[in-house]
Amino acid sequence: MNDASKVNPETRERVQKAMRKLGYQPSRVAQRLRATKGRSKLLGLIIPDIQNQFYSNIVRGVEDVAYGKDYAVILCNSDENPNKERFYLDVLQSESVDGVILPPIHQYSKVVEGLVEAGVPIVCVDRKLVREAVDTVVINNQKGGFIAVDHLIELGHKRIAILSSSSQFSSFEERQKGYEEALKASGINVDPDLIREGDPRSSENARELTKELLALESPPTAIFATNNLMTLGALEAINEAGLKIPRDISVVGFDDMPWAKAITPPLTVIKQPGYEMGRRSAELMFQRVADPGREPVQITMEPSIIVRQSTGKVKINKK
Amino acid sequence: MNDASKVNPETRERVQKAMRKLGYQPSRVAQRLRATKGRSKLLGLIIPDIQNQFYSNIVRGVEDVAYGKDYAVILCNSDENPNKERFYLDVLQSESVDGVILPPIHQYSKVVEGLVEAGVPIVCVDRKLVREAVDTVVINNQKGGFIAVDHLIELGHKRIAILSSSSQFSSFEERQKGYEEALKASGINVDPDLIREGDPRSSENARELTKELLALESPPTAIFATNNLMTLGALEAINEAGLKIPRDISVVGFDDMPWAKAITPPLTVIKQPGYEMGRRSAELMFQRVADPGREPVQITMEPSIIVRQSTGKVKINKK
DNA sequence: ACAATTAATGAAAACGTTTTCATAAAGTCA
DNA sequence: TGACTTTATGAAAACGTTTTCATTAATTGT
Repeated sequence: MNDASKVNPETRERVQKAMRKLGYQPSRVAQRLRATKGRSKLLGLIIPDIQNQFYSNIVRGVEDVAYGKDYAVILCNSDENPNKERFYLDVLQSESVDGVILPPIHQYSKVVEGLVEAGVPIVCVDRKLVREAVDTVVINNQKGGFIAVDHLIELGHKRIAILSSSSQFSSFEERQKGYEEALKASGINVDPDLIREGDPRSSENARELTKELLALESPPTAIFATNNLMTLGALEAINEAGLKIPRDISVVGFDDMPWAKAITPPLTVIKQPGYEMGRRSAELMFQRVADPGREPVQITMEPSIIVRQSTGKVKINKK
Repeated sequence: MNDASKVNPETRERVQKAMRKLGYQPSRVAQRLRATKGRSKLLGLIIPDIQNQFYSNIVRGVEDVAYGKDYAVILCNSDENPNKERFYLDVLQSESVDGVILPPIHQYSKVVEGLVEAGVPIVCVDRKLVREAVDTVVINNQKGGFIAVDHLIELGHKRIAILSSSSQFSSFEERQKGYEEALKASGINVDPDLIREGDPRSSENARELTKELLALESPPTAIFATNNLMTLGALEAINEAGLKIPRDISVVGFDDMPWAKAITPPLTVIKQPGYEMGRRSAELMFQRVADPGREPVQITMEPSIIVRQSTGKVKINKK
């Protein structure tokens, strides 16, 4: 049934026939129980929240590669909650998955580090683990932040705000670093008043932060939102304030969501290849399963800017 | 370890201690292999595409309920492809999941019907199965279509177009039925020219259909898009045509996506409770697993209209 | 105090595979 | 032909649990 090479062709045919006749389907559970490590046909995938489209892109990428290899995927939502992360890691181990793909909640995660050291195949996607060498797929977040802000600077903006994350996720930290780098490179002071850190999981928080920004004595002429939900919150607040984009304020979003080009005005964004990141993660995972000894690699993908119509030259009287 | 009731308390304590000491974690695989039906701690979930936010809402609802019961979820994307659907159903059976939740691709699906009859716990969500009595969670799609169109009629619109699905998914058929019902109830002729059926999986197709609509000799004054992706396509086409919403044309979308209230103008939509549908589906599933004999039920949830600013009174000179 | 019931315990079977091992059959070589 | 290798085959062990069964210990009733 399994190793076709070392068996008599006619015997094989006889077996195949019997299988069809009986409608026999091997139990993947029993196979997994008996199988040696690396043949469980099951992958674990832990993400913060499937309702965040960025992560559903990653999930789809993983799933498509898994499908091609006859693997199934167990999906887990961590809600950025380390306890849930740990719980699911336990469950997945208990399920004997061949490996786990996840954006680790913390850059220094004892739990995840422990698994890596224990030889459990782990692939980090979207976020890095600092202390442990592990297969990783990320984008160049700092560059993403840089090109977003640089684009605004070229349009003449000087008061550029950023909506970033209050939690220490590597991706947001780096995007913010890129923001500061771009400002400094153009000799613009980094004004702490324009740096707002909030919860990247909901647009609601970003909406409030944007309101605060707009209420400043000297409000920003442009806003850089560092993920899709924060972008939504910013847009909402700007709408409510009755401001027109890009006439009154420019906006750069992070991640090119399906709605970005459909809205008025179409949104300028930093594009990150979520689906492709998922695919690459899964591919790294299968490579590791096939060869547990190989050196961990880090794949860094390049973000790019898509200039649409939400960014315009800064108003002259504002200078 | 398992049945705490019938064991000597101090023996139990002794066992617990040993478990902690050894860091023992039971293998869910072995448990599943041995367990009787209904205790596998694993659920299957097949959806057309996780990148469609409506489905990620459902997934999240399912996952949250499953998490509460210590269940894990295997996620599968069918791409509306019956072969993939069948493939995954086989895989899930082979994985001994306790049951499968899915929107069946076809209303008459031999495969799914077969499983229902074979006693495999199945819950249909979003779409129905016609020939077989099975636990189902849907919304009142016809009513959804009706209130969308009725709202437009009340604003004076007479030429109302609909973007619907060319494939026979029960949900789209019913929404379209609601559209026609509303028109007829107000004595408005159903103009076949205003009914455009396309692929609900991508916005691209809807964009083209909308372009066609706008190019009509007597173009519609309002468009009802029957799912979130088609809404996006419609918005895009309207943008490209340089038309202003709601001044030149009104739009009602289906499903209240996170971006709906952030865009300009905020979008009037028919809201469907995707997350809640997922939750209810999972609850039905657990009920069925606990009591395989109980009569199948159908839960019909109510859609509602959220009137924002993408719908306005029809232009006077247009009358 | 003895039989009868109940509770606790430990061993063995079962779940459905893959892997290993032993044996039998067939083929090769001097 | 006899010894040796290769190929085929069937039986048994193993994976890690839960369930069943038999045995022993403790409790109850007369």
